[in-house]
Amino acid sequence: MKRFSSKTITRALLYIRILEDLIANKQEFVSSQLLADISGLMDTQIRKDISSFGKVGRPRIGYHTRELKEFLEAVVLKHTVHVVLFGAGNLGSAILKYPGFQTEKIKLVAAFDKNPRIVGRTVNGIPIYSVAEAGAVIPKSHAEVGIIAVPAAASQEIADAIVAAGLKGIVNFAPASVTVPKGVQVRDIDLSIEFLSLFYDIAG
Amino acid sequence: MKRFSSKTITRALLYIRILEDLIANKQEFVSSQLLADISGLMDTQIRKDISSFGKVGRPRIGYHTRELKEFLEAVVLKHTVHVVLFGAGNLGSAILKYPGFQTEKIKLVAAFDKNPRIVGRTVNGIPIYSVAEAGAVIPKSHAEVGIIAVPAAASQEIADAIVAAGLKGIVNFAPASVTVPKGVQVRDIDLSIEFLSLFYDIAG
DNA sequence: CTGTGTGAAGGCCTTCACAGCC
DNA sequence: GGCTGTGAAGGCCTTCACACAG
Repeated sequence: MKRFSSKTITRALLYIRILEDLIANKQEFVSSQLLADISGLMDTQIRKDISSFGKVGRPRIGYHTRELKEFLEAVVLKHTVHVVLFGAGNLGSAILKYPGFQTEKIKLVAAFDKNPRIVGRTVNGIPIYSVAEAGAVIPKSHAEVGIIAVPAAASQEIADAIVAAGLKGIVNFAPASVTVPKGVQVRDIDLSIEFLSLFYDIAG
Repeated sequence: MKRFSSKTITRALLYIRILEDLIANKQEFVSSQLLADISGLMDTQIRKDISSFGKVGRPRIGYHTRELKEFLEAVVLKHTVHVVLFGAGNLGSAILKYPGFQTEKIKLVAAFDKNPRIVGRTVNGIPIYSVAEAGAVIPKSHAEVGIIAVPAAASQEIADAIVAAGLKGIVNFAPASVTVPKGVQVRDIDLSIEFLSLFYDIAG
């Protein structure tokens, strides 16, 4: 199975979202030009992306919205990604309630926190366990990726727990690097840096 | 004044954060090689970035941590970016409490929400006003950028309020595009897409 | 010998130009 | 004509190779 660059995948996901809107508005066909107008990308870029997955468009007509959406989804998401969250504080709560984490593509299946006041509750249908239960809960959950959304001071400890539970992927929001054994992939997201570079672009 | 690519700036911000750690650990000098090990980038990349700003390193010794940090900050941040937030719900609360929004570089100066139960309160020292007050508060705040962190249904209305208040930059977290007049820059952040592409890389 | 600064090379990704098809 | 699909060109960014400095 061919693999595509992260940039291409990100755009494909954007196309899917736009197609969902179009389908909701009963649009049956769409041209690369219209997708370009909506997304702000170039029409050639869009055609190139889509045709790199395989051809589904029809000259003179364009792309069938529903067909294209399903086609893109099939390419991008061979199976649902199951995710668990560590830390149900401010950032964690935002993640728990974010609708994008309960789709066919992503399922946030469990959260873990140390605060006994929230352990045992469910938020948005997602149970919050104590961190100590992670080792028992995660193997049953089919999770593949863990999100770290705890304070920096606790991040390494949580990373260790994630590794111990057998997960091979970590998305780390704590503003501190964590060290993990080989074979475990970490993606650090420093929101400060993400936002600063955003503001640099916009406020210049 | 020369302008640098967004990628370069993002890396510069990362260097600054690493340098802060090094300075806190009483490291006086650092080599591009060490920065490379910490950041996961290539040493040549780092030297190229730094020298593109102007040279400050010393052969055989490396870079003086404090000097380099101040140098990079001077390049990247000529003035503090003042930001206002619309929506103090889950995502908004996370933003309000995120320490990265109260630095010398970014100041989150005010928040706006419609919920009368939280209007009038302060979170993390930041006052929450009613959305109706935006037009009066923003001009006094020296804000340059507005963040939209409200539900999709309300996003356009808020975008209009931001534009009416005279801001020229918007960072939009709502999962819906907003339309604005020419001259106003919008950066859409669809967390679903950001996360999905993240998970694609990691769990792929 | 160690480490910076930089022109040149290489690679990836976007854009262009146009062939093919309805 | 209208729109997709794609080889070729172009541009940007990263990596290499090496000159230079202490």
